[in-house]
Amino acid sequence: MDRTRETYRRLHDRYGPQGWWPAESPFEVIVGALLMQQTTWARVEEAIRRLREAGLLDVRALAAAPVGTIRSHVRVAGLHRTKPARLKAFCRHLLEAADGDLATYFDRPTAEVRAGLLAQDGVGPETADSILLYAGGLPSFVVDAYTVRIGSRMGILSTDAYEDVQRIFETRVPRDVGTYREFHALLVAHAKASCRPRPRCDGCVLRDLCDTGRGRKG
DNA sequence: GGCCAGGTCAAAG
DNA sequence: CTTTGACATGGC
Repeated sequence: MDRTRETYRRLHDRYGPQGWWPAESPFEVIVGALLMQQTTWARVEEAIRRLREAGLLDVRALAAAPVGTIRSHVRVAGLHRTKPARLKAFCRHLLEAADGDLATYFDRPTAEVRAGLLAQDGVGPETADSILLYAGGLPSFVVDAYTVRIGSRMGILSTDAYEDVQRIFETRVPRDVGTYREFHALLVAHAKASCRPRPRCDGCVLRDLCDTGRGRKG
């Protein structure tokens, strides 16, 4: 049995299609990804709603807006000393790199786009991959704290290094954008539903796959 | 009141 | 190269 595929199958059976990323446009995915650090989706949603009301949910508008103005709208998402400036700087990057056209921006080899993303302030590997996968439609598996936690608990990871974990999942999951998108979303859904920091696997659909599920060696 | 959230970065060992 | 702390808001 392939543990990774079996995991995907069970999560999908249990939680159903997640339909990530919840956004109305690729640009909105990017804004959300940049704001979605150390906060909750509800706050990101609120911040995006405020930006939209202010007419700032647009690459040129954000690139031109004063950081203080952006800050007043996204404050609810936390880390307001860094996020607003990074958001603005990223929009300027999009204008500079592709005249603000996302189809053009993503129309290069994935590795090349990824390198460009990582060069931006506030864009680490997870944010870069989220943008590649959910905004660009490019196959780059997203690794987050939940991915590492669940993977470790299941004993399929021997490391927690980002690129290593990513490679492990990418070599076990079909290289398909739809599958990558669903898998990541399902891992988040599962973490929130029943895979807490403190191992408590009651009712967990992966229970028998987890080292903590039945004290199978551990 | 303390802990935490779909991270990232700079500083230090 | 690995570890640690700061960052900020708001809900439980």
